[in-house]
Amino acid sequence: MTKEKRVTLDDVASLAGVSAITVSRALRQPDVVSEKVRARVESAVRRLGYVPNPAARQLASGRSNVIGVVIPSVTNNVFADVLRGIYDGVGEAGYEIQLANTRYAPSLEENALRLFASQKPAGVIVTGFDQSDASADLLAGLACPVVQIMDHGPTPAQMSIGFSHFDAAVAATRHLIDQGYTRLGFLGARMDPRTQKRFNGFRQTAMLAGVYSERRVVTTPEASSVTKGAALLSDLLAIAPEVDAVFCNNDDLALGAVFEARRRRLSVPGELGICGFNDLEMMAAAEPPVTSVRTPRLEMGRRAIEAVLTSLAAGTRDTAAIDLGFEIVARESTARASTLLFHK
Amino acid sequence: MTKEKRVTLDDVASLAGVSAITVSRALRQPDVVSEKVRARVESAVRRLGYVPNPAARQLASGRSNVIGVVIPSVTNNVFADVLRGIYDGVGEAGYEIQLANTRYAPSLEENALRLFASQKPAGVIVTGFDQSDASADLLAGLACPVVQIMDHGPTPAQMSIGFSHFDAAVAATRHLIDQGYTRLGFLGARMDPRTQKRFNGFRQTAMLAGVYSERRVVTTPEASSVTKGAALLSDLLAIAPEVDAVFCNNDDLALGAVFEARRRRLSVPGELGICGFNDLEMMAAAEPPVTSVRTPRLEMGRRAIEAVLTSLAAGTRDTAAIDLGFEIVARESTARASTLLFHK
DNA sequence: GCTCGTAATGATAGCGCTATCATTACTTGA
DNA sequence: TCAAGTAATGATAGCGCTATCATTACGAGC
Repeated sequence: MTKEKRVTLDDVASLAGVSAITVSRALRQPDVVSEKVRARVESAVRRLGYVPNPAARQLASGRSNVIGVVIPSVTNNVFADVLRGIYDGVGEAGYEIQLANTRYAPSLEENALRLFASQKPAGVIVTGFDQSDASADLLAGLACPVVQIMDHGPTPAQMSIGFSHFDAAVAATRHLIDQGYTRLGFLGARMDPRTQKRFNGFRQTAMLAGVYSERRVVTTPEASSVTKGAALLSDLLAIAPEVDAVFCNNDDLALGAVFEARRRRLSVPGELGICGFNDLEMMAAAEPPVTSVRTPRLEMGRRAIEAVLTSLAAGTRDTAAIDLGFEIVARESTARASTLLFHK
Repeated sequence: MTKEKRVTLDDVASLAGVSAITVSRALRQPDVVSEKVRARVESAVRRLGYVPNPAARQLASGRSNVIGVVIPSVTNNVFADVLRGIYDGVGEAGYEIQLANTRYAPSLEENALRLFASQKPAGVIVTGFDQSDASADLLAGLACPVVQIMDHGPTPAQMSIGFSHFDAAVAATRHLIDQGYTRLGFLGARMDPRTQKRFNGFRQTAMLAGVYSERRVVTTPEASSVTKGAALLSDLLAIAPEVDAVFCNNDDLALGAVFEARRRRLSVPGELGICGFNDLEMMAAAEPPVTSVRTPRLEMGRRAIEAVLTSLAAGTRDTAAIDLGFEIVARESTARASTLLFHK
């Protein structure tokens, strides 16, 4: 239980034979102090094991080293990957990630943004484009870099890094149609804004191809899960037994559908095609392997934090909407067409 | 873009007609100021929309409102549930959760604890008992409440909330033996300290029952995944085709094993029993439903943060090791005995 | 009546940094 | 030769709170 006094800037300063403010500068803006002084300061810092006090720094400068991250869920694999990208990307840059969990509730999102705003954060990363008016105002009022992730659109608050959920659903639906499925169904859970966009892409594409029926759309406002996927497929089959393929909101549901089909001895892809969304690791390993839409989750996280750090280093506030795209990963679960794909 | 000055304690004080320090007290220790003053202060706070500045508070008091949470992975479902418990439990208590991701590396754990220590955290929650000497010293030197989670043992640094991985593995192995399996195998990934304890429980129990063979233990230092579960089962079957049941390190591996068995037309539970660990949501929904060991993940998170908050409120530092136990959830994947269990 | 204890409030002095404005030592051009 | 610029460093004054030590008012006890 070391009871020594905390090492402060002054301690470093007197050891290095300079003033405290010079040490401060040597640490924060190394190019404005002379080579010689910088070396002396650095050696003194090492000798004493000096660690800056973030509270004092924040109080004096009016800025904090906190990068706020607003996500709707911490238990969702999708956000877990994004988070990993963020933590990987921030590395030892001296910033702290502060997580706020909105549980898909706009009011909690507002609370979180208000809290962040009061802390004068170094940066903010927020999920999606569909903020409430109050949240949008809070975002617009932030003086720091702001990155919206997980979605793509024409009017980001500052920067956005994501992909088009609508386009991804269109591509997935086309894939099902190309495989010869003609009575498409949709399984959806939660139905948050991005899920809704996927549904819209599905509906438009299926309608244009004449393979859409509203009877074959089964959704629930509850959270997504594998169990829910099985239940939704059961519901769908009860209502519309003619369905020959389902586009699932996400991979959890798709996996549940695969299990339910197996229980009912429905052959996949022969009698029922199943397509998921996100391409979680397990989809390739499933039996049969499940077609999904690969989304750049890790990269969104990494690029988002990079964008914040770059903007912070440059002192500029860019406006840019970056589309990282997606990829249809066709696997056996939808391989009805002659071009049957085999995956180990 | 409101450019108003930040509302400070002094603003509140002059509106309430008291001194700043009294406002500070009214906010932090309401019972030492008079009823009348407290009411005036509270109304002034509301009128002005005052939000305390955490940096100033921390600098002046030498304490922060940060509760540090050290976990080995953010992409693991197991920790996602624990995190959710923590975030749920901390609620609006005015503390901030700071996450540190060690990626199972002791050196990163030390770094994280050192960083936390320098911030004089309000509390620390750390995963497991198996810290390096340096990390253990850092933990011992902390003046704040410390909770170790995810494991159970006789000598917590302060408090611990978890369960015995050894005992859980013993129970799971007994279950397999009770079902009549006689050539048990083990699939393991990562092999971190808690995984190792599970293996030890498995080995001891299987040895005592005479159903153990080292040939039937297949592990990898790499991270766990469904794909890896399928690969490990393939390896095991190549080396020891006589295996009739596998105890898997965790549910990802178990699910991969189920898929691989299906690919090989091996009947589960008839030809191969499969038991997972953690009882993730998907295990019950799988086909066949998979036996697993239910672990109190959400509750560990919730109880850990509760313990920190309680200790903080009481100003005491208890020592206690709380065992939340576990539960064997027997499902079809190991139902070889006559008492076949059906689960919807 | 006077000391003493107790409850409520206030004055003062930092916490450890950084923003801002000097100051110093040199260089440079007319 | 000297005003004027430039680069490097320093002195000072807070940032917004809280710890600590007064101070005040008032009733209890001898």
